[in-house]
Amino acid sequence: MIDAEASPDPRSLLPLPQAQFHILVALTSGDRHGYAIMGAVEESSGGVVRMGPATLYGTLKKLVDRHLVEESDRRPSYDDDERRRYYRLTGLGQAVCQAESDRLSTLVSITRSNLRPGLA
Amino acid sequence: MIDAEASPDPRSLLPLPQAQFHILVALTSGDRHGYAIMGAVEESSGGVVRMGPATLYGTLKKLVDRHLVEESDRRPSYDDDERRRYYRLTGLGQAVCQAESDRLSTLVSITRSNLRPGLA
DNA sequence: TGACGATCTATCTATATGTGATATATTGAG
DNA sequence: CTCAATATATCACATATAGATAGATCGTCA
Repeated sequence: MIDAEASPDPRSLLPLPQAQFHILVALTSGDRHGYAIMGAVEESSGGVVRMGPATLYGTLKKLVDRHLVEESDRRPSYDDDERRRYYRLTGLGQAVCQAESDRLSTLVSITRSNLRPGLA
Repeated sequence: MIDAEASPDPRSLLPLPQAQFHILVALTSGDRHGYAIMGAVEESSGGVVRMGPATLYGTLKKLVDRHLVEESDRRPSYDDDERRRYYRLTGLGQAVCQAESDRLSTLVSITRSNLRPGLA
């Protein structure tokens, strides 16, 4: 145990606000900078979810405060842009994202079995 | 076309606030009264989501305003309680619940394939 | 009967979360 | 060099959620 502060149980941080979950999901595919997260969220939702800068940067700050995300010093060797700030999931962030995903999966299953009785 | 007011595209009502989605899901298994919805939400989440009366009745009112849920005049023939007010999903409510479920299902899939690379 | 906890609906106030508009600066394409 | 796109950031407002509380009815049990 090097870290004095123990990680809380991921499930105790649930349910996750929507914007927080969207950002975590966007970061599961690799480190991204803020502006890229906006695009990823919109794309992965087929345009249904459109996160503006206020939600993005405000929520990102909360995620960093809660140690679910941290700023990365690693930068791509090419195609870089000085202004960009990259973020990555922490271990806790991955665990929470997974836990929230499992929780939602249950709701999806309930809906499926109830609204589509034919397709168990 | 009996109804003068056309149903909006379900996807235009997305993303749904969490509390609204939870209530819709709880109603997919049949008509329920408010207090029963509270219990159903807590149970289906394994105790993770605990919806108090303020969120429940406030959100229920919004759902009725938005025609996703309507009050039901049907009452059980036995084991009834005068105080209870029963609610049911409208057609639109079912469609919206299904659409939100599909949307979340996409996020669950993305998380699964990124955080569990072995299990496609 | 009448006392009492559980059930049931409801709202007040406070906090948390989400969003459009705006600001400021840099980059890249033409 | 100009202008749209990129990129980060915050303000002010709107919406969503939550704890506390209230009041009424129900079931049970002494």
